[in-house]
Amino acid sequence: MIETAQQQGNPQKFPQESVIVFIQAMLPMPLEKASIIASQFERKTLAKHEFVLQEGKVCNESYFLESGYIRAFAFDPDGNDVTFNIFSPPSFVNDISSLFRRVPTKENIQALTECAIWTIPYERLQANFHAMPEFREFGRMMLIMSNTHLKDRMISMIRDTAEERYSALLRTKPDIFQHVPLKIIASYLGITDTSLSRIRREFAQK
Amino acid sequence: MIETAQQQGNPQKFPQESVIVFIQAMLPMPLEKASIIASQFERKTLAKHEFVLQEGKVCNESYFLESGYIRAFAFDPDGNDVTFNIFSPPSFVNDISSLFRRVPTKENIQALTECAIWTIPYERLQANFHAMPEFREFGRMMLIMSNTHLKDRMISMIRDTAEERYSALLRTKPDIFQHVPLKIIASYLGITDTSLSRIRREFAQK
DNA sequence: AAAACTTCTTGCCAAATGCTAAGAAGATTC
DNA sequence: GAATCTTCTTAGCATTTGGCAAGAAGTTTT
Repeated sequence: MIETAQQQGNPQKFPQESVIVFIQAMLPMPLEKASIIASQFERKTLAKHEFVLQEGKVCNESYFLESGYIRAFAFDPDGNDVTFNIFSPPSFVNDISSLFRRVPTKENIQALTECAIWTIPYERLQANFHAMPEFREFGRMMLIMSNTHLKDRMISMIRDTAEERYSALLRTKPDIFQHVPLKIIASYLGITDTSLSRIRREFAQK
Repeated sequence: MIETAQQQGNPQKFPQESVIVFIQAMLPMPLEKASIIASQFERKTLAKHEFVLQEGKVCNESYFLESGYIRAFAFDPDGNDVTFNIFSPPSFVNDISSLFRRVPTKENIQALTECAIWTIPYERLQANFHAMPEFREFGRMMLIMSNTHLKDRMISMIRDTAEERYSALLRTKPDIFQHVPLKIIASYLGITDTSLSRIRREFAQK
C-alpha cells in the first residue's frame, strides 16, 4: 500500500463529483461552471424509511440522489398506498409542482434504503437562477428532462402491457429489483403484487 | 342595432386576446408584458385532419390552441394508433422534448376539427427567452404546468379505474365528447373502444 | 432464541378488459 | 341520391387482472 498517489493527488477536491458528472451529462458545460452549480448543494444522509417530503407540506428543497433508493407515493381513496415513482441513483428527486409553484404537495417521498443525497434549498435555487445563466439553463433542462420521462412513462402505461412494462424495467433498471420490495415495484408498474408475482413466474419460464 | 359601442370601442386592439388571457391565468403579470409576449404569436388555421407535427421530425414551433380540437398520438408495435393526449382550447400544444432538446419527435400531432391556433417559431422563442425576463418566466411556468398535468395524468392511470377516468373526463372536459370520436377518447383513457362503450352503457344506467 | 412483522408466492374465484365479428347509424364522397 | 367509409354499439368468448386468504420464507424487534 505504498502507491496511493491517485487518492492523495485527488483528496476530494470535488466532494460533489457525482452531482457534477450528472449535470454535465444533462447539459454539457465547462467543468468550472458545473462545479459552481454543484458546490451549492449540501450533503445529507437519509435513514431507511425516512421521509424527505410529506403530503400537505410545501416542498422547500431540491434533491440529488447519490446512493440508495427513494420512492414517491400517495394514498388512493381506499387508503392503499400507490407508488408512482422509484428513484435510483444518480438522479434528481423533485416535486416540481410543489417546489416551483409553492403549493402543498400531494406526494410522500420516502427513502427505501439508506441514502446519500445532495440538497439545495428553494431560496438558493431561485437566487442562483437569477444570478447565473448556466444555472438557469440547467434548471430548465431539468424541467425538460422530467417532462420527457413523465411522457415516456405515461405512453408506456397506455400502450404497453403489464408484462412489457415489467420486462422494460428489468432491462433498464435491474438494480431496483435488488433493493426495492416487489410489492412497491408492482404498484409502480400499475398492478398488484399478486399480478406481478404471476407475471414473474410466466416470464421465468420463457 | 344602434349601440355597438363595445365593439367599436374595442376594434380588435388585441387580436391575440385569448393568448393574453391564458398567459395571465398561468402567470399573472402586467397586461403590457403579457401583450408583448402574445404579440410574438402568429395566427394560423388548421383544416380537419391536418398535421402540425409528424413522427421523426424536429418540432420547430410552439402552438396555442384558440379553438378546435387536437390530438397527439403514436403507433404501437402492432401498428395501432394510440392517442395519448387530446387538447381542447384554450391551451398550449407542445412537444416539449422535441422542441427544446432539438431531437426528432415520437409524436404525431393532428387537428381533429378545424382549428384556430397561434404559433411562434423556436428561434423567436429562444430570442425572447434571452431578451425578456417575463417571457422566460412564462416559458418556465409552461414547463412546470405541463409537468403537473403529466404527473396528475400518470397518477390517474395507475390509481384510478377506467370508469373513474371516464367519469373524471366527462366532468372536467365534457365538450370533448361533442367533438372527438369515442374511439380516440377510449385510446386516451387507456382502453379499447369496446370497453368504453360498455362503461358508458353501465354508467348511463346509474 | 422467540415472537412479531413483512414479503412473496400460490390457489381460487370474480370482475374487468381485450379480441373478433357483425350490424346499425351517421358522415363523406362520388 | 347512391355508394362508400367511419363510427359506435353489442355479443360471445378468451385473457388479464384483482381480491381474498393461506402459508412459507425472510427480517426485525424484543
